[in-house]
Amino acid sequence: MSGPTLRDVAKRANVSIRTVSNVVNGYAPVSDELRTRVQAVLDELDYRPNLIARNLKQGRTGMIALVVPELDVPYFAELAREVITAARAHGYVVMIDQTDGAVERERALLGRDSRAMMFDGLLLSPLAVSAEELRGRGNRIPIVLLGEHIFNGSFHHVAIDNVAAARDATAHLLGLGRRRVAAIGDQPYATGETAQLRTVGYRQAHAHAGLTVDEELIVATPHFHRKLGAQAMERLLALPDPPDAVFCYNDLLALGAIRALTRNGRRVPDDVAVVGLDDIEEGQYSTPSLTTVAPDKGEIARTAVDTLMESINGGAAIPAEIVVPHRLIIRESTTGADDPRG
Amino acid sequence: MSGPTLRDVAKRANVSIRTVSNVVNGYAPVSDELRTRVQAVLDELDYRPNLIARNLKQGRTGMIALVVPELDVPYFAELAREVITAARAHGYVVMIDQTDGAVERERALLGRDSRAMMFDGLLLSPLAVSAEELRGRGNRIPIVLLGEHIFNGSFHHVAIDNVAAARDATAHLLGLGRRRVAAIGDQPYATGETAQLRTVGYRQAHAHAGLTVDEELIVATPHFHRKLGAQAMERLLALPDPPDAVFCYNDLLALGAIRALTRNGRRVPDDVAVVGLDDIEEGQYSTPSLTTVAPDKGEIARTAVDTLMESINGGAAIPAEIVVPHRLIIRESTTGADDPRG
DNA sequence: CATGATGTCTGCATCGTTGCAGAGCTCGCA
DNA sequence: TGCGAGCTCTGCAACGATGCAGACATCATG
Repeated sequence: MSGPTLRDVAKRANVSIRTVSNVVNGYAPVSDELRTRVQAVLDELDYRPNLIARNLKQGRTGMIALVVPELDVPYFAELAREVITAARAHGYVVMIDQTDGAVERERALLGRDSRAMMFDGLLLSPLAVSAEELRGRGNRIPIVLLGEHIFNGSFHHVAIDNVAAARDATAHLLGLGRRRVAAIGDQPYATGETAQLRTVGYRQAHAHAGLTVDEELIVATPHFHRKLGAQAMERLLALPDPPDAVFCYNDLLALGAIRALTRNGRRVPDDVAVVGLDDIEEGQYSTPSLTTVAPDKGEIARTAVDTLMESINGGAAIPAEIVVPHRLIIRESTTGADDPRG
Repeated sequence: MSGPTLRDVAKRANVSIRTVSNVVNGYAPVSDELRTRVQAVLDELDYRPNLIARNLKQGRTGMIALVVPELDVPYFAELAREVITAARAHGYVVMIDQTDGAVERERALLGRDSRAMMFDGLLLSPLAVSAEELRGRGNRIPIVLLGEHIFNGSFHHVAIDNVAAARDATAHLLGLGRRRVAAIGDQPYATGETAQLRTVGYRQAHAHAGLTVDEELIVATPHFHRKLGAQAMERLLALPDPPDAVFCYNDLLALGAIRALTRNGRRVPDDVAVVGLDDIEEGQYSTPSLTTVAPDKGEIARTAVDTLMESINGGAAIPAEIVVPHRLIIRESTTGADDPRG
């Protein structure tokens, strides 16, 4: 079943196991003559080191785990891509699991008989699991959190400034002269911290502009998928005084909203301007292309992986709240098709 | 650094290591009294089994690797999601790596000092690596290939019937009365096997309808991204006699093509009808929504994982070519917005 | 020639777990 | 009372690799 071991090679080459190991790793000096002989046997038997055994001895696996709510949500797919690339630069590979937002799945990687042991570190994009749980579970491997900051001060954490991001998006719409700017994606309950921050930014932008928020224009959605964006938009269109712009808390909601607008014969941006958040690739190619707030995903991934590596290597003891830059990318869904390149 | 081991627990509870192990695993009978006592110490020390050691002993890791070209390509993200879910049903987790179509990355998982040892099996969606290489590398872990069949007979392989899929798509367009149906995505070179099969299907549909193919209407693209779909469409529109329909070899190409059409003032489907392939979620929400050929991704993932598990467990010795069903999903991009639900 | 430095190579212990064989002990039954 | 069966529990070896200390040979040097 399993391939040849150091012992097999050693026996065949009439040398000690240790010497074969030395040849394989180049650790200790081995005479050219012997090296050649051993190497020949290694090649002959097609020896490959058993990484599990090596890991056991060295206490490391060279793997980190990335846990996201849903891998087929473009934002997370794009983020996962960047994480895999960033990890590779450290010689690491990435195990990916998805929680579907289910607490028990998030817990699974932290729990007693978990596989957490198999990984040197964990990148977690939490939806449901609480801070106390994370702390209480006595995890032994370093953790870096992505995109939430509800665990303030207890864990390393990498995210954009959500308040500022939402403020920028809303201000852009107000700056275009829109006066009834709706918000889609609020989550006014315990685990909706990120959404709530965005609502804060939405309100701040109104305050800055000396405008009051029509509470009717804030629509909550339990999650951030296209369908809910479309539904929320339908509801807004049914209002006696519908909005002339909408800030969606992510791009999928925005694309769903645009779809609903189109279906109802409204023109984007002429009748209703739309801004999203995430800058998923899809938004560049949608019709109209999507104005959005772009978090620097590469930077998020690199920073998170670098921080995790530091933790793994014993450094970075003090949990750090790391803020990654974002920027507003203006496309057709707010300013129309002036730019022929789209 | 590392947590308590069986030995630590054993010492503290004044029992043998083996007994602690028995309590942890419930393997052998242990008296209630002792079990309680040991369990108390386990809890006290917050013992977690070291899975690496367990794996070394058992020769399994409970992990499989999934290697795809690009994780942020929606099709692969959706497939990865299904694979993770399917693997979970077998108690397995999934390491994901991306190759970016680079041969050396594909090789990396097969090569001498690879991490392949860390996994019980490998799901590979190959772009560049050749059959001989796969065979020659003497991989010790079972492999199941996804979406290609160039390794005919040598490996387990799961895919849709690409010829039939392309034929169905093209026939749909011809059935709508379109007479200049273009094809975007041919890859007339060594590693473009899948694309070539789709071209075969495209030609078959024409033959069935008693039509000849205008070779000018077949546009090759080195890969399957939105941008290339748009570029190819621009080129087709520049023809003296442009197409009135186009079959794109995947949905991203199709979405890019639609984008190009819209930008050039053509109406979809009135002026040009568009069909894609993959049925990514985005196509349901695009404007217009995208007619496409839908492979059963859940079935692909389940079949592939099940087959891999059989191989891992010693069964399924004969490499099997497994064909997974597909179906045509008709949406606005070919028949217009009759359906108000989109 | 003795000494120590250097260069090669080896064996033992170890990582933390589980498989296996067997040691005690208790108990029932003849 | 004696004996085997059954129940608990234990120690040893092993998975396949690496860390460490040291053995041995060679060589230069005083």
